[in-house]
Amino acid sequence: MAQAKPQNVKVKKSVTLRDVAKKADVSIATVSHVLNNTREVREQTRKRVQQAIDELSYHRNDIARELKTGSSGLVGVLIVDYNPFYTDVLRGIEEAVEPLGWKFVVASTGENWEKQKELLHVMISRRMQGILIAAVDGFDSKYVESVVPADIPIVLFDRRVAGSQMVSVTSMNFEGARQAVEHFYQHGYKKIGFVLGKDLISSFQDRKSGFEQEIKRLNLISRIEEDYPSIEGGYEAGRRLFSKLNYDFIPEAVLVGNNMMLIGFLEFLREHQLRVGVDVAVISFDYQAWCDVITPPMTVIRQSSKKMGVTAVNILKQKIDGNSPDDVRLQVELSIGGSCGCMQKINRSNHLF
Amino acid sequence: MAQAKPQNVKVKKSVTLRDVAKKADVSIATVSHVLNNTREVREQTRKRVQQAIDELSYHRNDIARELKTGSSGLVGVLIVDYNPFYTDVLRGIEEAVEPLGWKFVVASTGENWEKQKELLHVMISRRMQGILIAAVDGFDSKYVESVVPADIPIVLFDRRVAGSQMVSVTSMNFEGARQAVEHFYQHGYKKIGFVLGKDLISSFQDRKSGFEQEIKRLNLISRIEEDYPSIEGGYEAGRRLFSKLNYDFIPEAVLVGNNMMLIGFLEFLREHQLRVGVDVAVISFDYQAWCDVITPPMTVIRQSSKKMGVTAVNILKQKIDGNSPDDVRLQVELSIGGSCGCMQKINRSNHLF
DNA sequence: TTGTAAGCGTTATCAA
DNA sequence: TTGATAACGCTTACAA
Repeated sequence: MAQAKPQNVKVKKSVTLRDVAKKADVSIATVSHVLNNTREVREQTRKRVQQAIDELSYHRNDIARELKTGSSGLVGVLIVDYNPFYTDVLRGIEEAVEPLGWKFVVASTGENWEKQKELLHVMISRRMQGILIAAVDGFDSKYVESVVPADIPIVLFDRRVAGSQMVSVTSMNFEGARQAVEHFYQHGYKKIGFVLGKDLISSFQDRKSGFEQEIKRLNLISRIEEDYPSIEGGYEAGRRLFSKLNYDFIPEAVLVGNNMMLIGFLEFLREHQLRVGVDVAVISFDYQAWCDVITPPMTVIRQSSKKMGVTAVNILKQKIDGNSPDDVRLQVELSIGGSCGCMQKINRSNHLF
Repeated sequence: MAQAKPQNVKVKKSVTLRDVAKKADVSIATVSHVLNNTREVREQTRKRVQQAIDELSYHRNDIARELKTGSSGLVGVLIVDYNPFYTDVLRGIEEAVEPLGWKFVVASTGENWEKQKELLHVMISRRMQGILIAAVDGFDSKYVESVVPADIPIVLFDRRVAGSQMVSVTSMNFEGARQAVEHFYQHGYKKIGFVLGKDLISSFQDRKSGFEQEIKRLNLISRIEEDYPSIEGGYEAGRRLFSKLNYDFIPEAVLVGNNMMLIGFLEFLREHQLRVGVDVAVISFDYQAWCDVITPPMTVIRQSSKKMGVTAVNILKQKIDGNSPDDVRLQVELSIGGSCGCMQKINRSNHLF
């Protein structure tokens, strides 16, 4: 009895080297060499091959190629989420990767070590040239080091991992927080609040240390409220900071731990009719373009986010070239707007919105 | 004469199935089956294999696997840049892809067809399950259709391509612009400006048509200034719109074409002491969180950006399952703040910043 | 100047 | 319950 034809035949098998070779009446080796320009081919033959390629609209299967050659020309990037800070870093990576002739792909992990592990495996098993990682809370460097093959270099960015040998590029977070407190002090504020992200990652920890140390040095009064590093978290931490239960402590100035929390915190202030730069001085980590168009403009601790991306790629390049680059700490800049209490007069006359 | 050992021996060859098989004293087939749970294996054997895997810290080479199986479980996404709108879409994609057990990777092309072509090839040659594309200005659908294998479905998002058969998910841009003009009209404004991106992409074109049609219907006076869809472009277009040379036309209300241009445009207004919602009514495309914390809050035409991502994935899924899904046009919402001139009183009393 | 053939590390089809 | 072995589509010695 004749068997029925299977229904799900793959109609269009993809065109391979062999198809091209047959059509051009040459060997697959020749086609490969034409494709890669990797040995002399008679002009006439080359033309025939090229024509066959065009006619069949052949495209090399890079998976096969990579399996053979072992490298992909692709850099993998793991970010925590698509917030504006990381997207700035990505722009830097893009810029740096281009002249090297590489490409890169991105995946986001959330603040979730399990997911970061999974995506790390995606990157490893796709044999990336290298992997750039913003390490999440819970990052297990021992595990990573044991799992990643020696020929796939890893570079951490934005967040160091304590006790690991992995090279990293981060911002001078400690110094940034310190400067902010010092600036508040110069304005004469004595009671300083800090709206901080609760994750156990180096950037927040460093900011916390810098804050605490400077508070102590200048003999100020402070209060830190930690919450999720999100809009909601910023709102909540603000609420707790200004809670009526804190009779003894209503902050005159507040430092905010990142850009997302800032939005939530500003929302809180607006709802409670607290005027930025007048009733409460505010400085926040992370510059974004919109910080300039609000009134008063935000005073922010600005990271070199794009440069962070560029640097991460450079470090990666060095590792690939067999060097052992050192950790990099990028400068931060206290960029003065009006939200910290500076330029009150200018703000008043400039009060357009 | 003995030859010198080559200097660049690859010290650490990666661990393969074969290594594991040897160590566990089984065949590679068995190891493969243990890994993939694809046939019964005696408990004892399974344990031995698992142990070998752990001891060697073996990780499957997915490149080889894909070469064999032909599919990758990866979705490729091509965005134009990492602006907040696309990152919202990405969050939607992430959400939708997760329950399907897929992963996705992103690359950004700029408004640059050549680069988009290159990255499209990266995606094709890595044999993605499917590819989601925000088509750039210059997108050649004929070319794409000829180049992409039949078994890799493509879904366009954010931007349709005229005259192509490719399925797309976009926002009701026409309707959004129309509503904005109508809203201005209800406020009594007669002279309406439009700060628009100059790229030839469907979203801008649709917004332009919607704007023009409603202007005509309501018999209003208008002026469109096109520029790069960036902060600088927004600033420049604003400058031209309010140029002293336009004696006959100084806009009472301005529609802004996207979020980036909005920032530039707001910068322009501030510099020239034009008060938003008082001297000039403003409505902008694209909601971002910061739009709520400025004064007055922005009135925006809000796209369902996250839903766009979810929908794109759903469409992709349908195509993979062999269906022929239709184009989707997502609802937009005119989200009222104070910048359009609404709630003047509330703004005044609420004038915290 | 071109062709042959051996892998790369998997999966899958047989056979044992 | 397990093992041999042939692909997958490419690159690259080595041969011709």
